[in-house]
Amino acid sequence: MNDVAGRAGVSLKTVSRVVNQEPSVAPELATRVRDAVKELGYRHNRLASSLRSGRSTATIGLTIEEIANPFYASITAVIADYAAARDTLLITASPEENPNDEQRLLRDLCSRRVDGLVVVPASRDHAFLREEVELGLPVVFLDRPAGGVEADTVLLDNYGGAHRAVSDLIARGHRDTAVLLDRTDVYTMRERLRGARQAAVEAGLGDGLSVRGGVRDPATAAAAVAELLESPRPPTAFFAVNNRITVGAVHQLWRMGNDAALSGFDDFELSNLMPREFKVVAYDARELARRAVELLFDRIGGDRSAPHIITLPTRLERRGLR
Amino acid sequence: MNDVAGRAGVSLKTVSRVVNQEPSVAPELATRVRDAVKELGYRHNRLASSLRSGRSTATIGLTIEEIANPFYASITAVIADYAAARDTLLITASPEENPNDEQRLLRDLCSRRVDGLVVVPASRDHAFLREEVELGLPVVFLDRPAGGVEADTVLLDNYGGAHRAVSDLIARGHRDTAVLLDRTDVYTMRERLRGARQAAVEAGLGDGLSVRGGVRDPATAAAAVAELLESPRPPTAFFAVNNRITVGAVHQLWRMGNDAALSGFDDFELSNLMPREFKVVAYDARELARRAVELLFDRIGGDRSAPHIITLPTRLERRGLR
DNA sequence: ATGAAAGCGCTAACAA
DNA sequence: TTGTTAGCGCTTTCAT
Repeated sequence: MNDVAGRAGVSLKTVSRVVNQEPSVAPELATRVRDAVKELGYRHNRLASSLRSGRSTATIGLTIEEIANPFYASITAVIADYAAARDTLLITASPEENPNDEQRLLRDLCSRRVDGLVVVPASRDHAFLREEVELGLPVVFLDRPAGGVEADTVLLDNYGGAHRAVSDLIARGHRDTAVLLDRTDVYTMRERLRGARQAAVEAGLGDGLSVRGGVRDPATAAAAVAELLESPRPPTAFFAVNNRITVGAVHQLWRMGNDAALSGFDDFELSNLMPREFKVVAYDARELARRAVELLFDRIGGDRSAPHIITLPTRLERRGLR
Repeated sequence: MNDVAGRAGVSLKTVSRVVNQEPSVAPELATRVRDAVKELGYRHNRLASSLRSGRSTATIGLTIEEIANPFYASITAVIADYAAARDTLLITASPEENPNDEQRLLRDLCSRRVDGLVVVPASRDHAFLREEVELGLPVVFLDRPAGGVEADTVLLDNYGGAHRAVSDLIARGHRDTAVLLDRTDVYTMRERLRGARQAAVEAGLGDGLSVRGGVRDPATAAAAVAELLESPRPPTAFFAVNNRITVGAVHQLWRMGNDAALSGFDDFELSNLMPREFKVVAYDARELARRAVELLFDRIGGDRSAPHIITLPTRLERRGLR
């Protein structure tokens, strides 16, 4: 800026004014400055600018799992769009379910002075964020609750969705339902299992619900379905706790020509083109993200009300070709 | 930092040393400093740090279309992972095919002093980036070529993939093929159309290839297929230029019980569970991103060799339930 | 091993 | 309307 000022024969402050498009600069000076900027290849430095001005960095941070997963990808897209509409850039980072990485990433984002954070918790302890939150950093937790901090949180009704899906299977006459479960160290999965169990217990069929754990992907889901169906007392219905498992189960049931009932948590693209009927616990993932990012920008805008805990509803819907 | 120094009874510089984990600090002083940091709630400011030190910001930028699209989502995931492994954060932004927004976003990223950029071009003119590139900013273009700048570029063999798909249809005896086309203002779509046309011309069937434009999504694709099949001289084969179109065509052909041949550019998740056979032009989207981000970090690491233009191959593969 | 002074690039506050 | 001065939070350089 100094060099530009020298070349244009003005003071450094005038260069600053021109660069920041402040109105009160004589057109002639402004032109000289702009010429000097071009000639010298001057590049404005926003980092220095926001350091001195104390104004916001116009940046928000997002920590999220598996960006390639369509659920998280659509969340990221909504947040990015919302931020862009407010001239704010989005820094995304994925701790990959690792609590240490999560803490490191969040600290890093704080040290870069983001205006706010959307966090899909990878751990159960976010006490290290409490001070930041108390110092006024807007933080919204998404999809999973935080541990050890009070802050805005937007969740799905995992419990209710699973409860409804299993109740529906029972109402359709199924007395033996197998739950196909991934990991239990993730909040959403625990809630879904809890909802399924409670539905069975309420129907007096606590023993009619078997749980098959360690179902990580479509292939293990297919294998689990095959094995269960070949057991002495095969289930007549399946409840899959996520869409990867649902896909594997659909495929295997179709291959075996088996007409067991199937319901699964999460809808997915092309679910209506799957080769057999099933049901899904559907919800609006984009709405989930929208609510979170709206809360965040409300906070950034100065909202100091008590933390909101929002739980979004789910719907049980038919899918597959009929 | 000043306050911390005062409280710990040391100089500001010693605080800096402790915060940056420099070894040459007496353990006792270091402890006093760390205590003061805690008591005062001191937060290190990386922006100020990189401003003064002139060291890198440990940030890269990515401009990309539609993060919710699985193709772009997997690219984003690969780049994020690669960056994370180098302690670098990723700023993502989506110009949404708008050249003005693209320019604004890229300028913004530059003003934040990112270490490098991965750009999926939204426009055909990137001359405004040339100066930055010449000044040494590492930039890699992904999926589409840049206009007006020489820089590393990683592309798919769009032409070859389409050529092969249509040649295959012709070899299977089809004399009337309809190309289902989206927009022609995007490079990849133009290349795919060019490849399809050339394949027909080479087979002496230039007239046998009809092009149906304006096919934006699965619904319009389905409508186009239905309309074409009901025309006086219906095509016996379809070539879809992207996977959204392929999905709509599969669905409509299945609904009509029509056995026309179908090939489409892009593979997609669950393509093997679609209710009829078709073929896809498949490729490794993750490899595409990997090559791009490797080039970028090579440049960031100091590589000054001439720009690389990489074109990745495609494969023609069968999909759908048989 | 520790500290004092200067300054990264910029803007706020004030003065002319 | 334009310029001067101070200083954002930090690290460099150099001295002790």
